[in-house]
Amino acid sequence: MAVIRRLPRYYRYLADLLRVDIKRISSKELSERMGITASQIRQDLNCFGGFGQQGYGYNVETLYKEIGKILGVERRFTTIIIGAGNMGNALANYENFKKRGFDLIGIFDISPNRVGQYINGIEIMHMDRLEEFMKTHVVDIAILTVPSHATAEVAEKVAELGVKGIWNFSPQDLKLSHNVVIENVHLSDGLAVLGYRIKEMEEQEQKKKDKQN
Amino acid sequence: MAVIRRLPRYYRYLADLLRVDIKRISSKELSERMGITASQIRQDLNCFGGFGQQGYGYNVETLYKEIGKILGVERRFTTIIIGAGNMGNALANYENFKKRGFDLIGIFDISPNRVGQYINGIEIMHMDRLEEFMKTHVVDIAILTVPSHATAEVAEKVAELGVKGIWNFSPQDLKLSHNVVIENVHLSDGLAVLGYRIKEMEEQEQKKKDKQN
DNA sequence: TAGATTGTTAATCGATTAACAATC
DNA sequence: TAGATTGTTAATCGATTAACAATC
Repeated sequence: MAVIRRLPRYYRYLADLLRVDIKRISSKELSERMGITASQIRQDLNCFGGFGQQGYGYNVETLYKEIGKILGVERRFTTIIIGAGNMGNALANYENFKKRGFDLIGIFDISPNRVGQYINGIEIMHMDRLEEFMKTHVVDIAILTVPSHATAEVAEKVAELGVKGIWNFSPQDLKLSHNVVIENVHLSDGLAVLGYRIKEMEEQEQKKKDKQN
Repeated sequence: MAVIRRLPRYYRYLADLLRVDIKRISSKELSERMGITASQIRQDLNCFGGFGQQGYGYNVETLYKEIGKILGVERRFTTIIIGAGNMGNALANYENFKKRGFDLIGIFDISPNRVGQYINGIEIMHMDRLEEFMKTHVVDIAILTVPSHATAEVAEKVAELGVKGIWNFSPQDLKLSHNVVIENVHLSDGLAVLGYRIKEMEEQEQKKKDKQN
């Protein structure tokens, strides 16, 4: 799983290399660009098969395609967004998702102000219509951008209606009995860690200064 | 660092306990709620000091406050958002940040359509004014929600102007020579992993079915 | 053939879990 | 005092790094 979570990063770096027309790359050079060891790169890539060639390195295009295959980039996933607030809006407008195989097919909310409006060409529907919608469409992924107090209930509902994965943006952790894959985002956790690390850096700099005096 | 990244999660769970008026908790009970081992909880908490009491467990309020102290919740950080697109907008409107000690004091963009508008009571300024602004205000954290091609340049600039931390939402990894703490978010990496895990789950279910026939 | 670089095994490191004495 | 539960040490597990033979 540690390896899996690194794959999108490899994929990004390889895309960059393709863009500047670099045809081949050794684990050593890639390691310098990415700031990890060459050993780890070879180890990681070998989990999925021998994509390289001794004495040559890796063909960038081949490797890019192979990692894409592993990540399932060729496969398309249908998604719906539940919660058309600011975050839901931002995600609905994120063009990159479509490029990466994620098709937004529905947006839901409960606020009368929002229902009926369009985001990126998709009508915001009332939550009342969720069940009907999910029974007439295959929905792979539900993106939850609802207030935390509503998260558990909504998650339970989409799980029952057969969603395969949930991308959860509320600070509330999700636990479901159903057979559903969950990725929690927890943005504010990341911000908290950033704050901690700044505090730590400041303290170390203070110590340095104290030493000098 | 593995421990640090778990602290915000502990903090959230303790806040939940406080909310339902639970006064004390044992590592065992917390472990069941959080889905990690009691051993890990005791180990984690002991990195920062003996907050518990043998035979009793942990006092929820004390522990909550202690973890808050470690994370620097009492400290306030000033932040600016650069890039007032959909994501910048969503973050600017996220009330939780303020509660957690992060004060948004400026928003910047280059689009004439956006400059001059207000988000959450804060005027969007043109990037031209960034330098002047940062010389007259202490800015702890820059939140970057600019298009990826602009990220490196903007990051370099705020680093030079003395920012202490960068919260980067562009898919582009940031590398800086300056003494700046960086947290990359890479939302689409998370989505890619979600896709992978769904694919994997489907394959396993398929195998199960094949076995049955 | 010689040089380069992989694939892969073995060694190291760090993080998690288990166990239990200390003590409230 | 007896029971509960921590703090902490030791054991285990997994992930990262080093090393090198295989081979392009």
